[in-house]
Amino acid sequence: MSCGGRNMQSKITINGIAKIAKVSKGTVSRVLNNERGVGEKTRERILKLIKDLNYKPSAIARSLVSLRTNNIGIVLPSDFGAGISQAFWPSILSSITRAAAELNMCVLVTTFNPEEEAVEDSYKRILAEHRVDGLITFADILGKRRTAELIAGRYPFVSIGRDDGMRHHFVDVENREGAQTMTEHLIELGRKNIVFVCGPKTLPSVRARLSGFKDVIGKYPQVKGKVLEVPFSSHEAQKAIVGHLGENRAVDALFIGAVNFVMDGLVACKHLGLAIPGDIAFACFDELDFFKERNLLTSPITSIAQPVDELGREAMNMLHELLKGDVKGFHQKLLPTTLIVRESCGEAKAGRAN
Amino acid sequence: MSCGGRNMQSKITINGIAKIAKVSKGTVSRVLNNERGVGEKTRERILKLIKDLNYKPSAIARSLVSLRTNNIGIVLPSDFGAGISQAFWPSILSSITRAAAELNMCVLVTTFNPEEEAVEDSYKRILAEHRVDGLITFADILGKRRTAELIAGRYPFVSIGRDDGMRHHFVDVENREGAQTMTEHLIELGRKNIVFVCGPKTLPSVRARLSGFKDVIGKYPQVKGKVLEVPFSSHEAQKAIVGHLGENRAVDALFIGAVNFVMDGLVACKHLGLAIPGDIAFACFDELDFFKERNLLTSPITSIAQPVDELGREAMNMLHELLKGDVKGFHQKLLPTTLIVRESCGEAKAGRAN
DNA sequence: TTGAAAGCGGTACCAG
DNA sequence: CTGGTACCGCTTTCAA
Repeated sequence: MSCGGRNMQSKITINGIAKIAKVSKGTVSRVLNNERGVGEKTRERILKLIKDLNYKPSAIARSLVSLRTNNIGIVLPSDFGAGISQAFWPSILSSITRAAAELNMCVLVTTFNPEEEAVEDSYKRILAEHRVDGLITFADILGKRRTAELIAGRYPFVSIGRDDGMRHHFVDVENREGAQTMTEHLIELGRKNIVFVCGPKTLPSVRARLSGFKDVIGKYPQVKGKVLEVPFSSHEAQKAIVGHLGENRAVDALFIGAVNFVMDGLVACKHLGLAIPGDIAFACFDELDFFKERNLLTSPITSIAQPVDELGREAMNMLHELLKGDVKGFHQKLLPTTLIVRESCGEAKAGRAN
Repeated sequence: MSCGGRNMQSKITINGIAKIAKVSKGTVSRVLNNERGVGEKTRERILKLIKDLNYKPSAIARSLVSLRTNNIGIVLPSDFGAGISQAFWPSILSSITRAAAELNMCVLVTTFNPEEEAVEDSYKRILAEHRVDGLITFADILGKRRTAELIAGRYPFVSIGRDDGMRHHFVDVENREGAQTMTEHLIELGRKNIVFVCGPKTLPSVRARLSGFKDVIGKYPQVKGKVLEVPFSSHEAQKAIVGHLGENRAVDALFIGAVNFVMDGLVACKHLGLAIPGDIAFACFDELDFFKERNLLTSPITSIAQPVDELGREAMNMLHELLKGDVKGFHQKLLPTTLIVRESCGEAKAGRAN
């Protein structure tokens, strides 16, 4: 038995329908697109035929004439399937996909490796080949140069996160404000010696959060703030934290600047025998599922939550607006973060903790 | 300044090239597709033009004539961005995307909610509209009825995981053998009272693993095996485990049948004050990043690892074969699992632990 | 080796 | 209200 060969998906086309209905394909097209100017009986006859034969117009053919595919591309880092930050990618992809579906659009996944200079990144290819109408990118991943290329090429895209000084459409979270909020929170709780762990300052989001931290520290002379800038790669953070905390027993708060470092932070504390929140307050920018539960790790962890779902939805909707073409200037949207107070910073105050 | 409007991606087409090169578009088409029968000089002239103008043929137009899009769809559960099993989805998606890229294909993400009966699932739509040439699905998610529909419609698809008794192309892991291996392992280590925690038997993978467990238990009269079948939803597993282990202090091994339950298992043990592996051996079907490290959770966890990368790659390649059309009968591929011995089952024996 | 023309499955416009 | 036709960008004969 042969099962291969031609793909059997409805070979029937608009011509087929037209022929059977004994009308021109123009008429069929009209009922397909719900246009007026078709006799009631004809319309119904055609509609029935369409339903009976389970006919669906070819998106390809439609695209050819409309010059729009109704597909958008999302540009992910090639290693999005690994590591703890992986929690972010499926979430954002999921929200984008959902938003896209509501707009009758489809999402095409592209990956690229920020580390290496490819001959041609695949996201450029799908753009050039007209496989997609536009792109959703990530400022932290894409980098300034590539973003500039997209701008120069006048490709429609919206970035999640932003590169300062670049003019493009974006939706971003209030990283700076979020970091400020958390720092203030720690200080209000009486912490006086805070360590902030963050990734490389090359990333826009890192810079924003870092500056938020520094802003607040600068306002309180009696509070000491220390920044630990470490690469995202394997456990540098852990070593750095153990190193610093080991030598500075006065540190009473650890502010993890990105979810990537939570485990390192937690392990470091355990390593040093530091009780949370007894000996040290533990806070994290970004929210993770297990933060909320009293599990075997620690007490529930206080965090700054990003509105990931909204981020994806807004990006998708913004891109859709762009594509419709009636956009003047730049769309830039900032989404607020939420401080979720739990137990890891001590003295559980009132606050939304779920 | 208006930035909206027409998408500027190279408006230049094959006609433009032809015109400038003063040849017919047929000729341009020939050089594009690397066909013979074009004068050396003409070819080079055209090639240069293509490069200079950075021309890329429209995938849309090509698809229209070839009736192939070179896109494939992947059908994910709508909540793939949540929960701990989320670790699986980005990994598999990533590997599929990489494999697709090598074949010059693109991946279109579709989601659907197994719980609810949609008017029309979007994966059917993209198929009907010819947005994709074929699908990669997941047996555990799609379910028998929907799989049957795809078969009946003669749509090209390969399933990851399989429904017993259904004839279709698939690639699967040796769930049964994996569960057997782990169970044997526990018994060899001297464990005599093993609890197996698994999800609903409606899922093919659950059935396979369960039968593997039972097979082995059946072979050893002196070993007691107990199955705890629980829903994947929130912490039913935890309650069930605490309940059972609380009443049966003789249990000396916990075999978690799917990664979804690890946390529940771990928390349950902690709750009961059971030391791992002192009081109880802890094993898990599926591998998670943090299993390998001695972290704050437990000792490194012994597991059965699925070859996720291979799974995705094989599925993609198999689908590609199908699409080429030269496939007879059914392609079905089984991938072996790997027992990774670590410390959570006691008596660290020799074995690959990394 | 090359050009001309038909056609893939639709949309859009014009005449009737 | 409806049919006819040109055309979207490319591939594929068929002649020349």
